Amino acid sequence: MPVRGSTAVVEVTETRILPAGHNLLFLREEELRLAQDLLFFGYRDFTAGADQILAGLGMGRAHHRVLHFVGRRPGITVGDLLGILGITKQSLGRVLQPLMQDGYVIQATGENDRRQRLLSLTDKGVALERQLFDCQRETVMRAYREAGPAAVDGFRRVMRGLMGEDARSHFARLEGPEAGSRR
Amino acid sequence: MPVRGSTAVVEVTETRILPAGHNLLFLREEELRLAQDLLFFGYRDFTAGADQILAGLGMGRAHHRVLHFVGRRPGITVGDLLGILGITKQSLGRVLQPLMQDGYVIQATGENDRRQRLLSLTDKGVALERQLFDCQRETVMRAYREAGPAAVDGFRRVMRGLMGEDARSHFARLEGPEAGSRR
DNA sequence: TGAATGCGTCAATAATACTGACCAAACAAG
DNA sequence: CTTGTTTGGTCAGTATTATTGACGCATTCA
Repeated sequence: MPVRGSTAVVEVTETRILPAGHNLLFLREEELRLAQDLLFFGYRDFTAGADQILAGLGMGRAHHRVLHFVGRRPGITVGDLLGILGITKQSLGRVLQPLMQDGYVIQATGENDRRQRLLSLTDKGVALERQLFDCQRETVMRAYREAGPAAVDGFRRVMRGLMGEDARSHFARLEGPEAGSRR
Repeated sequence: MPVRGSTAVVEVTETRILPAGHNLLFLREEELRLAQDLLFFGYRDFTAGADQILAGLGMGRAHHRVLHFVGRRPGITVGDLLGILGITKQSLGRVLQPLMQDGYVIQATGENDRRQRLLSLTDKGVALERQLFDCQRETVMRAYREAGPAAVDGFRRVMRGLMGEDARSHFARLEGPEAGSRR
């Protein structure tokens, strides 16, 4: 299975039966183990810097995620945020309430539907999110620079492919222009 | 603000001052936010399937990581495993001990240094690790297939670039041929 | 022999998540 | 207007993963 490297001996018959491009169906064991290692180490170090800053403020990764996604879609409803994060109302409450009490996030009653609570970052929240953002930018910037533009494109394709249906639709709404972030 | 696509007007001066390839130094904000989203959603869904199986066995992601890295380097010492996982002895003990009691992992006293405990998977451990492995293979296989071989290479480069020094050396030792994984 | 190393364990704590239940405000439809 | 649903908040209890600090034991090494 000629995916990489040189030792492409096994399962040649399978490769012949299937149309070109489907040889990746028989993803070799070592290649997946490589992917597992990459994702474990890479993700951990991607978040490491921000985690340290957060720890100093008595917060954790969950707080960062809220700051990130609220900053990404100002005026997002609590329900939409729950959908993106994929956690329960109670779990969100545990991080959202301190964030509001400490003045990082504010609520506004929805205009169309006054049941809704539209979440936004305060100036203080924007500042903290930016600090965390800058920290991660260093890491990602270095990786992008070392890997090159073509690799960046490939990285994006693969990461997107790892997502399930739900995540893809959330993702599309975040990246898409219709998101309402810039009206 | 030229974030993506065609309108690349701003910051041309910067790009000219620096050698080619360094324009990525000025990683635009939207590009990093995209990377943050990709890593969050992608990593979560990558682990989702295995997490479900583990939950049925009363285990968590930490148990999977032990099974993975012990399977990757049979005979690994407790200290080396701690270094790879980047956790404390106590945290490891909390997951390693159940894994041994339930017969997934066994210890052997080191031959050179009898203080060391060399960890290996039992047949039962190998079977469970494989089940989790197969589950993740589905996810990664699909992503690789959708993205194509070139993208896979780029993905690997970027993920490796996200790692810090420590992770890179652990990673190199895992992927390297000297690892002793096949003896 | 004494110091350092490798490993295990006790105790206390924190962060993130879960389930189940219940309540209030607001909307929507009869 | 009453009923039913949706949106959001909250209380109580629990589980997993992680932390720090301390102590003990066996082994190795100088």
